[in-house]
Amino acid sequence: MTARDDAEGLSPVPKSVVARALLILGQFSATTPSMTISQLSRATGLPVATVFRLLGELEAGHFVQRAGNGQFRLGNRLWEMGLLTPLHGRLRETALPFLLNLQYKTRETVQFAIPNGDAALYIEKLTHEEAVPHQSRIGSPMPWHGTGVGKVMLAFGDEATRDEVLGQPLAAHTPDTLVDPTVLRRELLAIRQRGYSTSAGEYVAGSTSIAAPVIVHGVVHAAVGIVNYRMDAGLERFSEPLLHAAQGISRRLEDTDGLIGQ
Amino acid sequence: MTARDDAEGLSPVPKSVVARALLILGQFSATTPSMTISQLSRATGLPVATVFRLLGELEAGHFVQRAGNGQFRLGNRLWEMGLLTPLHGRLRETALPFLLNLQYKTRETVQFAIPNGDAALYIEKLTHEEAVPHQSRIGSPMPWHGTGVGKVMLAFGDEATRDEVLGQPLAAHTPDTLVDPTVLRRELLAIRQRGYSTSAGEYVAGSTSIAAPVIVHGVVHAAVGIVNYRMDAGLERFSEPLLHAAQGISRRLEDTDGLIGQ
DNA sequence: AGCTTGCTTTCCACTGAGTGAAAAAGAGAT
DNA sequence: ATCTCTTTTTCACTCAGTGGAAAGCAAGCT
Repeated sequence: MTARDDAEGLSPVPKSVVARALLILGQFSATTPSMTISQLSRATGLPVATVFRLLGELEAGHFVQRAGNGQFRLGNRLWEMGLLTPLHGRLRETALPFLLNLQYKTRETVQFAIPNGDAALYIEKLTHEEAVPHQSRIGSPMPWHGTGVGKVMLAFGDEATRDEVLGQPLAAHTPDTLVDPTVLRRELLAIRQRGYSTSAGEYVAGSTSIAAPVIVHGVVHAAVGIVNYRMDAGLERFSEPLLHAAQGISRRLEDTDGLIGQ
Repeated sequence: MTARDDAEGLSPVPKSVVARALLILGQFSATTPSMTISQLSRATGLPVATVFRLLGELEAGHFVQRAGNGQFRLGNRLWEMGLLTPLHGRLRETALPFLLNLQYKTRETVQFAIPNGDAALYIEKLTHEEAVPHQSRIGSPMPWHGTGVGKVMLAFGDEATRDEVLGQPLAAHTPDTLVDPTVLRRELLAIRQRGYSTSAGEYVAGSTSIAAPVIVHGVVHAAVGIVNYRMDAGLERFSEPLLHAAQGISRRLEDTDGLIGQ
């Protein structure tokens, strides 16, 4: 009776070789960046021999690499390929100079995020201080409500997404998170009128932020935010350079147009 | 030394499914970021039906995505995974604050590169100016000799690499490239004594640079450089903050130690 | 309209690449 | 020394993956 399937009961071990290989790659995460063969075997539900063989092939292609001790980790080839991805390709590359300029003017932590399915995704974070509280990792998804960049993208985004998010129960990450749909809806309206969003301790206690949308041809493609961890109520004094940066990115994206990732 | 054995005539079409899938992914590049099924079929030598099927699986895993018109491009999943890679994980993340600080002080373009096999590889480039001559792309390899960061890593690197590079014929990218091994060797010695390298129009005509090494436990792990395209002979006035940044990164890497990628 | 060209997608009988249990070979622990 | 938990190799079986062929699409040309 080794029917120790996962919580759902459905054990979708893929039979396709490619899907299995991708499944193995998918096991690595920020919290577990390196794993042994048997760990991977257990995590995926695939036999050790199979994992062993597939890892060998992935290693040959530099998609994984051995990490000194018996562990494997994702290979540098993935990093190289990541640069050719729509996320990097245009958005980040176009935005970076503007973000730098903003960071230069404000000397605060500057964030850049995009709407990604059911969450806001941090693409870049610029901090000048060497000692940083690593609250938000690049590449990690954040809830729509609660973060400054999330709220502003929700506010300027399409009605369908807004309704969907507001229809679901809103998780309370701190006592100050806006969980009442009515209150949140009013907040979003205010943001749309003001042109930028603010938040104070709504996701991480003790952090304040302000964010503006990057709108290309009428649709939100990203958001620029400024954060700090001093509950600095005066962050709004940066609204002018913030909006300037966001609009600069918007204009530049419209100029260089072509097809935008997505 | 594995060079690109991707010649058109000799096509060692791999029989392993995984290798084929990785081969397909490998076709995408900075110059051809998106391709159609039949283009990929031709480039890889695989039958269209096979490419079609494999692309379907890769798409399901978000390793590729459709790009509006009938084209495919690399998927955002690759970008996410790239962040978990040793290249990003520690090096870039540790260096970024120092690079920002340097950029802030100098207001010039700041580069960050690592030694990668037979070339220097740009990991990051920070430019504050919105209009940038895109001379050096992040992720693209550059010759050891000729670039400031390359020379400084060569100068402080191990003797074996130095001898190997100096043993091969040195490509002349501009009239000012150092192609004579004796001259280059003397230059490297001078760099080692001075602690940083300078170059003027040795790779791209009209560009000047200055670079310092990031040395951890005696071995070169990266280099920080400042470049501009004004043939600004006075770039050396930034040597002090440059060395400061490079040493700051070194120290921080030694502190957080653990195993360094590679 | 038709004809042509070049692409994507579906179909399906065949078969060898991929499989995974089991055994062998290491690597620590106690 | 013997357990225990790893990684690696082996090998006979078989079903996942194959790819030629054909059907579907979409432009472009006459």
